[in-house]
Amino acid sequence: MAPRTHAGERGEPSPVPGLRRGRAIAQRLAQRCCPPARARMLASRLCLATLREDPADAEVVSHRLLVRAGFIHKSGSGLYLYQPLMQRVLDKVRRIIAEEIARAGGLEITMPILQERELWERSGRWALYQASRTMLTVKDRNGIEYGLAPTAEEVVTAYAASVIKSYRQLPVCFFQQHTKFRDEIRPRFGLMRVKEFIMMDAYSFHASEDCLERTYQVMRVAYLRAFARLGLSAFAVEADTGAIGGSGSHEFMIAADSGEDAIIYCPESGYAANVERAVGRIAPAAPWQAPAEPRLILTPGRSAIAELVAFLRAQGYADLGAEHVAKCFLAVALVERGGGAAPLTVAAFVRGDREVNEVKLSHAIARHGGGSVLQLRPMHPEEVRAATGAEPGYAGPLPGLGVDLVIVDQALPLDQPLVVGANRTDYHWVGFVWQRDGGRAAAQDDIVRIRDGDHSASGHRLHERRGIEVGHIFKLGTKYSAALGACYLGPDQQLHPFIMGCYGIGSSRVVAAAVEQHHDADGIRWPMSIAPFQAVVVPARPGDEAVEAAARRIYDALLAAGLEAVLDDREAKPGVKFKDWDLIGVPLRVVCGRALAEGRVELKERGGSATEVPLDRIVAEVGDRVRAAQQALLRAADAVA
RNA sequence: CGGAGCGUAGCUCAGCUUGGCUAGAGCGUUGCGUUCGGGACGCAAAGGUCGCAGGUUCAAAUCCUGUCGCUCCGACCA
Repeated sequence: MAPRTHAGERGEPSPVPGLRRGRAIAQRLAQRCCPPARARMLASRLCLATLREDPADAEVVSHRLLVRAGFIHKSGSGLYLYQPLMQRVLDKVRRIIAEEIARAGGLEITMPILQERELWERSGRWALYQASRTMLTVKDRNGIEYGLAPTAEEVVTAYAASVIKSYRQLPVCFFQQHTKFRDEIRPRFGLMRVKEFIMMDAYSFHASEDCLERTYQVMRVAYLRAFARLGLSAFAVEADTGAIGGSGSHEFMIAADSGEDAIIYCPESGYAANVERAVGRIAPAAPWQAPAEPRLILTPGRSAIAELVAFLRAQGYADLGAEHVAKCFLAVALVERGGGAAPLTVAAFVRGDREVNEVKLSHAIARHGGGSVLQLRPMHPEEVRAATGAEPGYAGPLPGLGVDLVIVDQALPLDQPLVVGANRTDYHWVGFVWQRDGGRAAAQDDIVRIRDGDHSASGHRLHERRGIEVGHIFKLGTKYSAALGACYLGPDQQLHPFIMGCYGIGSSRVVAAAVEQHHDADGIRWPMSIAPFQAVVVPARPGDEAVEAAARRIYDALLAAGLEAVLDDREAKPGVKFKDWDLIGVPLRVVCGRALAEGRVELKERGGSATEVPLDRIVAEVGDRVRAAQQALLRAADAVA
């Protein structure tokens, strides 16, 4: 390749006879367009796209700031283009995650995004993902149908089966960081919930449960180390396994009020779980003055619990509370039945002051013979009428209740008097004792949503807060290997299905979570490890050649020292530049301005105070601060148990 | 998919109710000048098929129908 002329190198353009005329133009173009050998990070050439006003569709902080500071650009609903600044941050996030997973023994690979339907049918997940409609699909010209990778258990399991023949090769762990797709019901919150995103997904293969358990713990630590290095304060909580399946699972959460997940935790015992899975003890209801025999009471229009309780209190049941009412949640479950999906009607009863946890209910349905639940939805009003013979709001446990399965929460006493619906519009039974008065046969189970103020098994108070899920680890067991016939030869000369684990981190979501956790009124405050630049050099006196030359020298010296710096060479007032870099969130700022005459420049940490530093010390000082910040993050990682 | 709302300049929005002339503002962008350490000012300028299609009408950004897209409220997930 012919040597090119780069801006600032003062090279002679190649002499082309007869083209003198265009030489000046060519030279100017070359200076404008040709990238120098080493990337010069000049603000004027970075296509910065800061916005003074908030975008109209941004609800959460990370969305607002990432758009305003010019990191992401909306390309469609749930689709974002990563701008140059975002690319730099994402690259760093990916590198840190990859380093920690590799440190934990992972081998990096890249799998295809298109996955054949046939493969997914073999694991049985095609029907599941179609039923819940979480997978995007495409067809090729031959009509072959593909899913766009939401995750890659099938692909990696088939791969492992083809390369791993012996227990001697185990354990092994493969991982990748690649684009994932999800047909989101409703994309929102900027990078938080999108149709296309970057995820690190890892898959481990084992010959024993013990070995899986060890790797699971190693991965748990790798996750916490990675989050520590990313400058995020993350914690693990027990989680439901959802559509992935398996026997055990933890989610990694970033505490944030804007988070979509509710977490139940106990500071005393260390218990923490996603509310979908959280278990706890509910204080029993105080006794009340119930009639000795159940009474059918006319309760016109009192279909809501609060109205019903107020009405009955006025009728003389003065000590009645919502906790004495049996609330009925009527639902239609789509359950797996003989390879297909079949509807199953369910009535779930909880105490009137509580709510049904639909995830726990789904598991209860499976436990009580309903089959594996693909989907669960509340009944439509006409379905309620068909099942109860009454308007919605009057469903009760009498034999007339026309559903396939009845499940009662364990906190709802079957031997105590309750207020229940009469399966008749405008009527309730008061003082109904389920067991004594002929309530419909029902299974008792734990289906209630735990909330702030409940107690743990050890008797400590439970708290609730919100969080952003940035990672998830699962013990899969043999779910996929057995379905796909992925086996190794054991020391016993027999074939065994792999015992598997799988592990995911939403790399692009991590970026959003970092902004949620690190921002102020002026903009983003990136942790040093993932900031798009470590330092920005700002000449603060436009037109002052001495200032501009000094800024340029400092910038060059920072680069030469191996630091990631950017020079704000734009023709703008200092105030504009300061605002921009505060918004973008670069951790260190070197301002070259009025103190230059005395041989000093200003060094300011984002969100901190400014100090004046002699010119000959500035590079060392910036380097020290960068290293100190990086080392603090590494120490935090090493402190992970 | 159900419910609510919005599509007008690169961004944030007015104008629509009650149809009417060259469709506006602020920010941003370009040029010139004055400024220059926390989003300066003056002058000039560029930039719009009013989401798209059809209809009503002498006349549509405005009214009607359809359609596409987006946002918000509810059920999935990293």
